[in-house]
Amino acid sequence: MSSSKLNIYNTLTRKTEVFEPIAAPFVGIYLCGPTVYGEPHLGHVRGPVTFDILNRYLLHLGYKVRFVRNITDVGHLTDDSDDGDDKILKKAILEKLEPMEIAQKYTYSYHSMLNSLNVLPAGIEPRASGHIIEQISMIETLIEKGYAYESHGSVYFDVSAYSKNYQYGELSGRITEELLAGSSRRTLEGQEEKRSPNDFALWKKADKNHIMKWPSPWGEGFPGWHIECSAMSKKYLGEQFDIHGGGMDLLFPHHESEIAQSKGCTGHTPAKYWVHHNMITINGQKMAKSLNNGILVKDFFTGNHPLLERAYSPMNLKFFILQAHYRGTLDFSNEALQAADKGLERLITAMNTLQELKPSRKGWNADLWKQKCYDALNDDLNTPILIAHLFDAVKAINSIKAGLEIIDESDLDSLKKHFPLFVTDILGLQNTAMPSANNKENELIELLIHLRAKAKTEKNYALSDEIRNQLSNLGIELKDSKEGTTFSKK
RNA sequence: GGUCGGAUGGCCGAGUGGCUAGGCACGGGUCUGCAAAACCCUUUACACCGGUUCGAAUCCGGUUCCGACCUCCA
Repeated sequence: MSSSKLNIYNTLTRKTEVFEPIAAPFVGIYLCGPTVYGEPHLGHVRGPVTFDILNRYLLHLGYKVRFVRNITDVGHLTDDSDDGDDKILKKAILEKLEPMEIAQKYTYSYHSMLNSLNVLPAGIEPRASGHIIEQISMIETLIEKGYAYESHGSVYFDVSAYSKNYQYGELSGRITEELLAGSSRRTLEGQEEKRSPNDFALWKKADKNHIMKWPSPWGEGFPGWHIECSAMSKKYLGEQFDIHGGGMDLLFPHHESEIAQSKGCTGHTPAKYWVHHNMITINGQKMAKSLNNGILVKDFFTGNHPLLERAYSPMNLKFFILQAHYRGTLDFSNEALQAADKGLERLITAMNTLQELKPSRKGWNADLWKQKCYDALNDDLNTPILIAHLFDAVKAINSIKAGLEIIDESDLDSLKKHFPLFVTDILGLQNTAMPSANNKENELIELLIHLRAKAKTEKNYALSDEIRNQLSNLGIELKDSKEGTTFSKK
């Protein structure tokens, strides 16, 4: 129960394990980042937010974290027909831009999104296009070791050769025979180049129309989808590092193939812990372009989308995500988002109220509460449980303020220290409601509050209500209490 | 067809054998000039069918439904 160590679910072992870094206090994390060919959508939010909590918590625990999140700017093939287009190239033709312009444009969009969500920047953010040499070098090693072969200017990973020494499918639980059986259901072009349908491309020959291509020992071409992550994680985190993260949709074939490439190349599994977050659904349905329910992240902030009843702030969206455990699917709906918004406001208001609290006698136990919060985090980053405990503290804070609960000085000090720690430092929620100090606007509001109080004592309720309503129209809400009137800005 | 993950009260979501989270919404109350905020009370759920057990949302077997992935698709 009160396990003092972080436990994390490892997809590789299918068990929750105690997190033990390979070389403490250093921790290496590699997170699969986006392919930058479009505006970030709702599905892009969960990964960065989830792993930001992990990053922040490990930093809080005192680890020296190297956080690597790649940007994929080498397009991958658009569809099975393999007509030579790739995602970035295709988008480039549509927008009449250079492929690199597309990648740059949407990298900015991605960063802007992360910034608004208060996600800590990655320590290293390598681009696939900047690591062609490393990828080629890794492919050469794989060929030397007999785990890859060239065919018509392309290079493929030889799954059956690999399977003689290792187990392809250890991560996703698939076995090669079943993969073969499944593949017979589909007919793909370009398969004749491969020795087996299970084999996947490490390097793909580019035809003459292909813009994004690089010279290689096998001619002009571009790297396969999986090799970039193997090459870049190895370069920046070493042959073995602590945590490799990504969405569950990447489990197969991407991460499976990454393991195979790295193992074939270096002889060992690249990451000790494989951590996967689950997907987001919209009104119970998956997000897909064909269903026309892919909401862009910027649409949430403007409310400009048919599925959105109103705008939702970045912190609203983030809090909504954190109220679910990262390994479960999360269903989006307007109702759920609005519920999260109300809850978040209560949480932030209580955090501000906390600063005004005065101690009295021994009462509410802050240390017991604090331990429960840590236990929740240690239990596979159980943010919904942590948030439930935070609301217990909210209740305590409000009760203390109302004189219905008491707290002594040391418990109050602990609460004042740890409540903001969990809310802002670890969950990374920003205190947007906190009125900034030394601000003329705040002084003016205080002046109006004073005038309203005067009107109230004179029983001039028409005037006092007008002040309240006019301020409300400006997005400033007044809250009366026995101690006086406070305000919050929307 | 295969692999993996789900099905919890009006909504969202925790919870792996008894103590039956949390948020939001609803209803009642306290406070208030009124309202808001705050506080108190309230609403007892676990897809279905069997089984194990003194006792199951939680374990076992079966069924139904849903989602992701199944080779260049992030």
